[in-house]
Amino acid sequence: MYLSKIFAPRLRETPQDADTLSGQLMLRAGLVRKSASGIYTYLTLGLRAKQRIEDIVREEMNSHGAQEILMPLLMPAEPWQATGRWELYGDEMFKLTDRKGRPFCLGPTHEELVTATVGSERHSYKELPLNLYHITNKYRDEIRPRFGLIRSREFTMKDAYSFDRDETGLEATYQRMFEAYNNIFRRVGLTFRPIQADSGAIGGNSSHEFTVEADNGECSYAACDSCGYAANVELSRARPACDPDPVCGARPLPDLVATPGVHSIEQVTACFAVPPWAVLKSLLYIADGKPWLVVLRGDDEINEVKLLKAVQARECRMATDEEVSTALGVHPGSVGPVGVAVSRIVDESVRDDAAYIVGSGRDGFHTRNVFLGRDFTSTVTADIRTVHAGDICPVCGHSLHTATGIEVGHTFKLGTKYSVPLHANYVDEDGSEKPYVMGCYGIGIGRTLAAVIEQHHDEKGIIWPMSVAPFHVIVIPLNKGEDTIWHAACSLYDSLEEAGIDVVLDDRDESAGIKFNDADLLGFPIQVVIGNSFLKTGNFEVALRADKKEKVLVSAQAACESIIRLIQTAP
RNA sequence: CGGGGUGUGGCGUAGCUUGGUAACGCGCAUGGUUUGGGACCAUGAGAUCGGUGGUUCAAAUCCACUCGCCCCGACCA
Repeated sequence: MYLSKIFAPRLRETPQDADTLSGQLMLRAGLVRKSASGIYTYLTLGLRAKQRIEDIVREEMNSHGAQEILMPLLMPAEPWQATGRWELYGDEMFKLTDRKGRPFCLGPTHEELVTATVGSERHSYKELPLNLYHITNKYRDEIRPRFGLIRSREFTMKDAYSFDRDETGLEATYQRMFEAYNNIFRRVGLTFRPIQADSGAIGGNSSHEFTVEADNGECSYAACDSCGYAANVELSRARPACDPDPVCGARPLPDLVATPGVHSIEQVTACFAVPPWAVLKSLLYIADGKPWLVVLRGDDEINEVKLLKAVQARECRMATDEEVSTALGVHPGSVGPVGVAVSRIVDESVRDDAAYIVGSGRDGFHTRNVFLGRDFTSTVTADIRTVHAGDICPVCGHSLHTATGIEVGHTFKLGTKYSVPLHANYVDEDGSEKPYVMGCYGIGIGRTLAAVIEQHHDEKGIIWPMSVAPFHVIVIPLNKGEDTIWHAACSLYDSLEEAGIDVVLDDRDESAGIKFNDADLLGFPIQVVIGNSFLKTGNFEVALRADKKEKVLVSAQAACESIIRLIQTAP
């Protein structure tokens, strides 16, 4: 294509309301335009890059046992009501009614619809496994869309759903998908990490997130460089690195100490000159309306996802100051676990052989030499802390680091969570009907595109990996007015086109600086410059966007062939 | 939903405090000179200042309401 004809309006200045590098570059390079908060139009170049990713996804899905279908975006409420997610999704779901008043939604995902569709037939076990996917838009009315295409309200997703006879079959299908995902993200040029994840609202009992390390990612995880263990912080079961010394022999009795004005953990550690892990913090939580006293080490923070799981509740919040006073008779800064009437949930890192300092339950006092088991007991003991950097890897014992990433893919084992309520059964060997054992596998296409740009850019602009580049090569004639140069450029452009190469010709009558800067901004992997030196030597300059120093001079005759070779041998 | 911002030619902004009928840069159009890292000259088109209502002789400017967008938080793949 001729550059002057491509609808890719560039922005010279960095758009102010773009909050990520990828978002800024997509706007600046004319890949996308925003039409509303969290809703984007893909322009020519953005669409082409998106389609490259989709093509790679299709190839890998197809070759790993999945088949493509296409489900509607607009779907009736019934299956959603059957699984309870019509209410569960709440305001995040775009809901609407048709002219007869029948409720519909714009699909935020498609578990219900596939399950209902597959379940409406009675398949034999002989036909399993079945793995269906589609690539289509999803709609979620996010509370706060942000980070460009990374968190938007309309987004393109590849979602696959597998139907197996049993857990063994699901495990095999899951492994195939896991392999496909690794191939996909490798081929689009991402460095990524599959991590163990919480399965969130989708449900199920085992899952992995594929994350791309990025500063503005929204997914926090803990990873071990030594053994490769990696898990979402919501889930990670690492242990703290430091522990209080166990008390051997006689245990000192609790000792009430006046601590006027001392409330925070920081103040307590300063007042007693002890490390924070020798102090316990006690927080009153309300989980599904029931109060729980949460007991953690002073240096830990609660992880509400773990808490919900541990007390089997759907929602929780911290109690207000008033609720604390009513339930425990003290102000929040002096709450302690000893002698309280409410249930206690104690983090498993709290030892029963160490002396802790705790709030005394009386304003202005703390108690030291408090032992778990002797002075207070736990109603529930569970892992409810948030993992920090430096914690001990639960697999190999080395130190963990934490990072944030963009979640580009997610795989779940769903089990029968959807097949049972939707009565999606197959006929087994013995003639009985059994629910499908399902899996679900998503890839955010737009997010993946954004992640590619996050990982492949420099101060000048995008540096497309060959596999995702909207065009592979840009031919840049400098001084278009010079006929020899212009004709040579056109002739190279024509032969590349004929060879099936996606090539752009910068046909604009612009100065060299503008052409170079635009070529860098748009990020096509190969740049061919035809300038005054061509008049003298008959050579084109072929350079890689990724590494301008690797500039090679190629004769006009050999250029086409060597460019094709460069494209074919690209990583 | 709470807190904080913001809205002025296509884009980025100034003007608002102290009301007097819209300015600058980029881009765009035409002609000319240019052409190896964001050239120059000349000419020109383009905004009833987010919307509605109010105050006033007079509103981009003051007041009220409203809508959009952005940031922080809660929430979430």
